[in-house]
Amino acid sequence: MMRKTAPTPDGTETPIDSGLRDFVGYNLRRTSNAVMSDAARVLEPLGLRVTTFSALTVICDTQDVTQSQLAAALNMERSNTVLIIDALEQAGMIGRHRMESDRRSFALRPTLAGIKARKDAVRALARHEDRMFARLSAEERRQLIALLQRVEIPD
Amino acid sequence: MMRKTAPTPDGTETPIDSGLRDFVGYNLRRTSNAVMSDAARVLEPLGLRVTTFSALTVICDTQDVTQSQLAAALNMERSNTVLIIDALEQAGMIGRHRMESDRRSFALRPTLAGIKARKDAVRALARHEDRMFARLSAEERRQLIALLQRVEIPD
DNA sequence: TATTGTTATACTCTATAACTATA
DNA sequence: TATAGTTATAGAGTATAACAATA
Repeated sequence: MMRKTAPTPDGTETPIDSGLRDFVGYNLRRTSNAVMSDAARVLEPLGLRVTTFSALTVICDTQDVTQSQLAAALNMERSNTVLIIDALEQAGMIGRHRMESDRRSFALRPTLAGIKARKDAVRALARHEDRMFARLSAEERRQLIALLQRVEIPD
Repeated sequence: MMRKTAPTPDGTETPIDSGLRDFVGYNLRRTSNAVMSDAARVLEPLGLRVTTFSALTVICDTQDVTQSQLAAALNMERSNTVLIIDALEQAGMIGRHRMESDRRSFALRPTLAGIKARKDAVRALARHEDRMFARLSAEERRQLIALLQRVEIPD
């Protein structure tokens, strides 16, 4: 027996987590976890995780981006980009290239394999999102994105 | 210099993560991470984390809920509830009580301290959400919750 | 002095497999 | 056999502090 609802005085059933359902954050976390775990499953056969896919996308779209810029764009610590970049480099998807102008920085550039992996991943994720958000219309998905983007994200 | 936009041929600036912005999942994760990290900060002085707060809430609202029921309701593995329940018990917020009807299960019950901690946490989180979602109207917050709840969550 | 990339480390969340005691 | 709780463990994400090379 796996009770997910609890009886109430008037006989209706209330979800067992009703005390949490009114928090935006609870719904956000619950949905995000489910979507991320499915995304990870879909990316795995392509040799990517959610974090490496995000980094690869930025590297493909931004000529010679540096690790610090990447960290800032993806809202992560610089130190945590290192292993992600390592993984992409070891998978042969990107290369680190010392910048002449500032020899502290690496210019990150995708390889042909990286560009192809990115394209495949985008296709796989499009199908994944069509599945996960099947109950939302295209307009509702745009609306959801717009609402999410209006939430304050501190530096 | 922390470039977050890249120049385009027509001179406008594009966000460096524009290749990701159209994925619902990317926005979901980004926003969820920001909100969760602020929630954790707010709960910390109360001796709670996001996971222990969620569990405490369910335990306060559902008489004699068991750990398996809790796991099912919160979409987590049974094994991962153990440390969460341990933390709440060691903080004196809940108690484990052997059920007479089925001596394999524990009935989880809040203590007075637990009920108070829950109340304090709800107040702190309400302020936290007012801050995080300040740019959304009450109607928009409800809309966001409704959209999130319509996303498929597999078992 | 400040910044870029790096290493080391630690904490949290999540997932799996195997065990125990009860049913 | 099956279920409830537990233990051990591992992977992933995230955060902080300190360091070398370069500016």
